[in-house]
Amino acid sequence: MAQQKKIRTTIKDPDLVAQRRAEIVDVATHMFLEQGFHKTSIRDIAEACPFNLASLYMYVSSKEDILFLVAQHLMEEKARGLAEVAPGGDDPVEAFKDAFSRYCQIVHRHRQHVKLLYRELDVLPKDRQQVVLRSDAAVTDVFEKIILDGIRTGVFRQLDARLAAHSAGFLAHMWALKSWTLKRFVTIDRFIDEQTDFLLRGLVPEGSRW
Amino acid sequence: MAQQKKIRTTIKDPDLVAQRRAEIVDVATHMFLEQGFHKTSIRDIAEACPFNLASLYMYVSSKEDILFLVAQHLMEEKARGLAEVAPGGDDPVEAFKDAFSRYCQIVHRHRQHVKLLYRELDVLPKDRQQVVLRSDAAVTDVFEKIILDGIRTGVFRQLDARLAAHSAGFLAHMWALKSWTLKRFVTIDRFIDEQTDFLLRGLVPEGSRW
Amino acid sequence: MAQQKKIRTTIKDPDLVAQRRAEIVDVATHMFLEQGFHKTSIRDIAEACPFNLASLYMYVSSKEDILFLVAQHLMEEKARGLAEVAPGGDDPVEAFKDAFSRYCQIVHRHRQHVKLLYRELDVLPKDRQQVVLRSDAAVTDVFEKIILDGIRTGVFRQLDARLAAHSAGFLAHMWALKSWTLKRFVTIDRFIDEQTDFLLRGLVPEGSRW
Amino acid sequence: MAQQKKIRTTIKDPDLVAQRRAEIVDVATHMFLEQGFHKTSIRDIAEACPFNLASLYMYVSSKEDILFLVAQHLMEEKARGLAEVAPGGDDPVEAFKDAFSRYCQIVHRHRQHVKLLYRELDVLPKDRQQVVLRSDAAVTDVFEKIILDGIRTGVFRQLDARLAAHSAGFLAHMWALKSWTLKRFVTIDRFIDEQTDFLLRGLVPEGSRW
DNA sequence: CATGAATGAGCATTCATTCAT
DNA sequence: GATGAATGAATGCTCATTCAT
Repeated sequence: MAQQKKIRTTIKDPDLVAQRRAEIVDVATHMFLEQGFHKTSIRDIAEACPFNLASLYMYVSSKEDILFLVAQHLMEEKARGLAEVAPGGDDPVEAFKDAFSRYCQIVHRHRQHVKLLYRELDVLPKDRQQVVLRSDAAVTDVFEKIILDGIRTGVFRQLDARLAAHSAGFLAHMWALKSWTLKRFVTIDRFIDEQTDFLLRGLVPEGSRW
Repeated sequence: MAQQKKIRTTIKDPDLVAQRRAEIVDVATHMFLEQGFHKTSIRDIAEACPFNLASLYMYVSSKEDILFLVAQHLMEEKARGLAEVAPGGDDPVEAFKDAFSRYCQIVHRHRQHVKLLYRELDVLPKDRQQVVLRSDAAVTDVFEKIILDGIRTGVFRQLDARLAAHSAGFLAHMWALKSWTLKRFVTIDRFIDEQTDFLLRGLVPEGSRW
Repeated sequence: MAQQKKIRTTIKDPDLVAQRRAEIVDVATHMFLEQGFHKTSIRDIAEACPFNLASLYMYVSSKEDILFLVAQHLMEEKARGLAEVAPGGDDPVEAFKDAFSRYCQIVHRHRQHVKLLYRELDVLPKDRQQVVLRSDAAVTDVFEKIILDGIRTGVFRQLDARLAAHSAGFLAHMWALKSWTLKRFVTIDRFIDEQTDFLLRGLVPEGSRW
Repeated sequence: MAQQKKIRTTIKDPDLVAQRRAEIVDVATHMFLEQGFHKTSIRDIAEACPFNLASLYMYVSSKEDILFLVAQHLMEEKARGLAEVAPGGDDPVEAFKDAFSRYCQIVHRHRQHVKLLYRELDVLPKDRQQVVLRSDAAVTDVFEKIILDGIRTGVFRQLDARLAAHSAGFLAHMWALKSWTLKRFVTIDRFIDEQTDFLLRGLVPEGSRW
């Protein structure tokens, strides 16, 4: 998308750029996850790539660029995943269930990326942080819209939709940030079921059933 | 507690050690938060302290020690804060309300420390990570006990108490990790009220009121 | 030889490596001799080289490596010098004279290296010390073989060939270790003549002439 | 002796000075031998002493002073040992035998000190090196006198007495510098016997017997 | 006379980045 | 477009030495 443009390159062939950057992202993600951004030297990354350190600098212009590239990759995956969500039929309960579980699945599939970004986001300059955060906000917006819809139709109770949306998104992230301990007693599927149930009970008015 | 002993010192006066370390923790916390652990040099920290770089090394024996000192500080504050929680009267609902809101307050007061530890925990060696994580687990345990109590007395519905306890703890952390955006539309007090309400709705059986 | 391999390099051109290392050895030898290994900082060495401190680290991976490089240089020179010694004709007396004087010449030419290694060998880790010491033992072995040969043929008297060989080697080293005082009253040539004479008198049976 | 004066102290009581310095020398010698002068920190030394680091500086004024103190200790021991040597009767052969074997015994007893000084002498400033070297020269002088005596009386052949004296002294040192390998195949007693024999054969005219 | 605390100067090493070829 | 070599600027840490009490 637009962001891709933001990273400067001296290379003319855009396909080559895309290919090389994909290699870089792949290698970097693994290394950043294993040892963290700072302990990973740009030399380490280059050595694991099929090209040279100086060549690497032809496709990125700084180490920080690489982290942003990784972030972009995650954002694209998320966007793709959420786009597939049916824009939510007319039933807010079903729409919420669907969006939440789908988002949990995405988080699960990319739990390492998610964790990485929580840890290293601050390394990016403010404007790039914004890009990532906005992408995150997009998800919250999806939840918020569904909740507002539910409130309007009386299926959900009167509550702070924005806060509830944030809570939902954050609880999905919990699987990424705490999976090391959670997976000792729940599977991802049970996690999704339990949390969906829990969240919906918080959303509906007392006495109602969904 | 016992951990304090773990950090070596060449200084004999324990009061002086405590005082200097408090200064170090204070300075370091701010710098780590602003620029992250790795971008903060030990020189930077020393320059913001009323003593010399070499002197700093009389109170800590490595940069990593400083991070652990910050972690210890948070753990102690948390422990102190939670100890004050009445061991939960016989009413699980009140006990939960009390524990959760109190924990949120602690998180709020130390939101920067909390955020810092989420970001930089991996810098610590495995055994020190364990110490921090165990301290975190202690909080979850408090929640779990209350929930189990509620389930036993029929005030709460049958659910995975462990997962619910983790969710509660994690939602409290949300205030620390997302406060930059949350505080734009909720105060800490409303946050606590809303989340308490939300969580309790998830805990009680349908149709019940608390 | 094989040892050369032991020192890691990021540089691919082996000729360049050899050339730069030669420069390093040259500079380092002088500085180590003047101020000792420990008082010589790696910065000092780099400043006397036609390249940068960071560049230096592309050819060596530690300060200790430099000392080992110096040691290797001496070992190679010694090996080259001794290889030229005719494997000793059938006359043990001539063979000894030849080997001893040739070795003295080598020691003389590299007296600074020899002295340096006596002083700083302990800096090297045990395994590298072994390499150097074994190289030294090779010389002693040459002397021992000649002496044993002499004893067998009756040209030399019955004596502890091993000890005598050590004495010969050590007396050659004397020129390196004590040259500051010896050269005030003997030249290297007279030193060799006198010591050869002295040693041979100790080797032959009483009454014999060589 | 006079040198003792050379090391400044702020302490008035000379006995205390002597006692403390003896402790320092004792501790330092062991540490210098085990890890070398440079790897031994003055803090290490102080910690092994029954007094404080700052106190240590009341008896010595620099780390180098300590090394000189160790050197002085060895010089005194040597002087004491050699003084006991009968000033050599009228028989040069016996005198030489006696002096050489006695010196070897001293070297043997203090082989570690001897080795230490060979390694670390350069650390001392030139004038202090001179003091140590002169003390060494004193031994050579003893040998030289005996040899000159032998030449004059015709017991020894015409040779460079100074060089021979140096060789004798140096061969004694060999036991200290190479004992790690020598002791694998000779005892100190056999070493002395063999070397005495060897040296005397070099000293006497051909055909003579002693 | 003793000592606890402090510090200035330095040291080996690393790393993101650039440039000549 | 690719790459080998080079480097400026830091960084974490140590240590001999001093001084106030």
